[in-house]
Amino acid sequence: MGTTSIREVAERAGVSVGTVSNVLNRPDAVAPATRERVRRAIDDLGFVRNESARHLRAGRSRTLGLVVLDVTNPFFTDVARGVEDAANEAGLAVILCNSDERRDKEQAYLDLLEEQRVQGVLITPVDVDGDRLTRLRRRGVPVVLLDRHAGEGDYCSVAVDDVLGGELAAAHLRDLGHERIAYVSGPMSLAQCADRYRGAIAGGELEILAGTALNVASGRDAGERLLGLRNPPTAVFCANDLLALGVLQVMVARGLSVPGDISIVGYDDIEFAAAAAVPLSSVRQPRHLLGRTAAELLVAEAAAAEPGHIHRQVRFSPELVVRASSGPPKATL
Amino acid sequence: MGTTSIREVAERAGVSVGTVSNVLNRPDAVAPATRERVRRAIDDLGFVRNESARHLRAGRSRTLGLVVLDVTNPFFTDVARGVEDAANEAGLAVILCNSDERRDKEQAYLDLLEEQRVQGVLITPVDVDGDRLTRLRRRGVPVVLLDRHAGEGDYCSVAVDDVLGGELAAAHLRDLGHERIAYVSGPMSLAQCADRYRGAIAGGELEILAGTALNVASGRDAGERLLGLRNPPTAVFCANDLLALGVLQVMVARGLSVPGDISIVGYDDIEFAAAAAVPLSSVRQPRHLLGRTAAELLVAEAAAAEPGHIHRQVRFSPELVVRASSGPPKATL
DNA sequence: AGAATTGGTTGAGACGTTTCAAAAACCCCC
DNA sequence: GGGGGTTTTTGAAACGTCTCAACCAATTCT
Repeated sequence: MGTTSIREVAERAGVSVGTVSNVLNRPDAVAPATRERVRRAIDDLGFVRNESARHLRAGRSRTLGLVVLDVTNPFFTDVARGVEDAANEAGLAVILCNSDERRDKEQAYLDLLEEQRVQGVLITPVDVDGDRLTRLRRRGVPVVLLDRHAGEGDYCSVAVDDVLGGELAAAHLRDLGHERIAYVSGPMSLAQCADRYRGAIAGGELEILAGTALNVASGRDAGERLLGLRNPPTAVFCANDLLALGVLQVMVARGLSVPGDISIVGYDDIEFAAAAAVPLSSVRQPRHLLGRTAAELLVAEAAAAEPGHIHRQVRFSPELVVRASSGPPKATL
Repeated sequence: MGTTSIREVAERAGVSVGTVSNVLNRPDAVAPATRERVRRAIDDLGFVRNESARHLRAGRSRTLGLVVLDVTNPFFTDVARGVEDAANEAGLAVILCNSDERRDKEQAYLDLLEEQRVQGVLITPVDVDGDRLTRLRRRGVPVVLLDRHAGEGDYCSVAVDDVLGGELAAAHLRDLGHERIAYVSGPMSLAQCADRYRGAIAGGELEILAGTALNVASGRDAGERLLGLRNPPTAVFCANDLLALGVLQVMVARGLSVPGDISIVGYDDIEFAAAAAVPLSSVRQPRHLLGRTAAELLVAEAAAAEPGHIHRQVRFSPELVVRASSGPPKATL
């Protein structure tokens, strides 16, 4: 049923398959009359090209893979939109995959993408160990790191300076007079978490509360743990806004004042940060641009002549956005 | 480079291509020794199956399409996760597409999916006119409506009772004593918006403020317009939480009290609703389940023998969640 | 009028996999 | 050492598309 092939079209139009293919791919190489006849046959039969066959013949697909830590995180959906925009402009479709911060899922999706012979992969890797990626690349699949800096220049990458971001956040809190500051983190194996920490600790001490994931639930959990401390900090810097929102929820639920009792600074400046119970101070990243740039780099790398492609590392700067959730500590007793 | 084929594996292992294929697909039909030899060759060469070729041969792909209005909306990402879970269990990959509430983008993605010969399409359609979908289905592509009820029984569908949801929300506000209630909507061409309105107006009058899209910006816009009214309502029911958050932002920015000056009820109960400046009353939908069920239906339909598949319409019930954003109106003067 | 040019059209591979009937290799037993 | 049976392996065909050299028919040139 569903499958009408180019041959049936050719038969009906009374031409050869080559001609039908020409109508499809270089219409003006074929005489107007024939062209019309073929077009009509296509419509009548409801013919739709088989992309797999095209791909098989052409040797390259019109697809690109995007692997993120969690689509449920607004940061990544904004990034994904950027990727989508750039990919569409290049005539590519995007396969969006969720690693869920898990190595095995990441690997499974990479395998899948490779079987699909995607033109390349955009990925926010789960961990620093790039073994999986190296292998992929050795087999000729272009890989661009997303939201992660490629140190040794052997990948293209688009990132935001997370160390600087951490610095900005911590400096802001210290400037306000905070001395006991906690860092609420996701898994430290994530480069983002580690880098933001490195930046934050540069200016002074910092207590770490590492969670299991970069989401709201994990933030709530951290919030509870904060309250359990004998001598809780007067401010927390969270590795992303979801964690911050979780912490905030707990504080509000317990009747604590933010920033009166405790200041909170998030990271990413997702749209919901500004609309939170207490509008969240946060470190803003150019999310859409991040995705768009990464996709553009990938397209360029995929198009490049095999030899001598020079990997580019793009690094954007984050920006501190101060809102209501951060303020001076209560007068110290 | 990248492309090692089954034939090179065969050569290296000193067997025929048929045998390699057997090792891949029914390992125990091949003698242990040979199997090992082939496996080694595969590893040595870094061979990866070409999914397009498999698909071409098999006639059916291992992929399913999901078309949503906006990935940036947390409602849809949660739904998408449900779809992903179910699809993975069935060994299928998901291609996620954004129609952006635009007919042309929707059509473009449907074309793309059809060229990819996806096993089927899950879609929240942009408008009621099902012409695009009918055509798709006539060509043998299973289509399941998502978050949208298929009235005439000619599609499978998984939806939540939006009329009931609208009723719940409006009844709640009326019970609180509100008499002037506004409905902040997205485009009325979206069935969701229209149905929720129908439900809400069932119990009494309602003023409509239709916006251009179901997002926060559109909500802010509606908020501004609300404030411009000569005789503003004492409560608003929003077609989704993003709109509600937008309205809320404007109210808070203008120093109005919620629910004191104006009550707000949203729809979807996304995770951020509870964390909003004023925790949002909302109508909850089983998002994850919605996605999962839809994918399961699609898989079933795709597997079904061509003839006599009976389309199922699943309808879940929404649930009102009352939080702080809705309360009695100020004492009427 | 014949040669050369141009504009259209054709048909035979080839892409990488799977399938399946047929061939080959092996084993056991008389 | 030859038959019967089983287990392995083989090789060719097919999936739908695109490419490219070859071909055909008009036209234009000499």
